[in-house]
Amino acid sequence: MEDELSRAFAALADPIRRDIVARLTADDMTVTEIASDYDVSLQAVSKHLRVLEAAGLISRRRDGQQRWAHLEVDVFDLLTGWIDTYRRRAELRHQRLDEILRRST
Amino acid sequence: MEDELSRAFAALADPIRRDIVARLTADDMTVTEIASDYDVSLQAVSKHLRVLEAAGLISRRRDGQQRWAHLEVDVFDLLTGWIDTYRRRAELRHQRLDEILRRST
DNA sequence: TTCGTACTCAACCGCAAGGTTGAATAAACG
DNA sequence: CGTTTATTCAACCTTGCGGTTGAGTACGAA
Repeated sequence: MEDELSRAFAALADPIRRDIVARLTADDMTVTEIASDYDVSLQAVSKHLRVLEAAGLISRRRDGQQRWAHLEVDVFDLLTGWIDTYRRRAELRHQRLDEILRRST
Repeated sequence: MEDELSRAFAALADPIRRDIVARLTADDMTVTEIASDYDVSLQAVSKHLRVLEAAGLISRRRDGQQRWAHLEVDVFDLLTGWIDTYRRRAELRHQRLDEILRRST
């Protein structure tokens, strides 16, 4: 788990972190706001946010006492980019297979 | 890590497993074939394949002594489905924000 | 039936992940 | 200033992951 792709996939493997990401699509939120939604400690949520930040999925801005989390959608492109590359490759292979089968009959 | 989505994200968080998936887009492969590509034991690769299977990313077929791994692309849709849902939601929010800003000037 | 090949099972190890609690820092407020 | 509020840091615990080695299973070939 070194590269950005691994960090992004790993970050989204946790249900709480996925849910945080989902909520951040509606609005930027503070740590306390986010933590109130879950049955874990504030510190645990703080850790989750650090993981999301390290994965590039969120950015953070300090405003007085509060730290606002903001969703960064660019990493989504990284993920779908990887997935689509190999999905396309798999589909191409099937198309070629189908063609061979069609020609051989 | 209980649901399919978590298992799929977690499965792809590992570079070796991502590489296995990538290679399986070209052709079905046996455990030994796959293992020859990496600097880990056959047993380690066997474990990786079990993880990929549990995530629904591959299926396996026994043929004599060999077990062939076959890529199952449907899980890709599950992942891109999740990602696109929230990307779209984030983009909608920004559009609304832009509109409000435009109207208020 | 014996032997080699392909693979899995089982036990173990080191380490990181996700959780906790308690203390520290930092800003707002009286 | 002292106190409350927001957040992080630090130490710790337990669990799971990715790796290993060694033994077991299952099939093919001789």
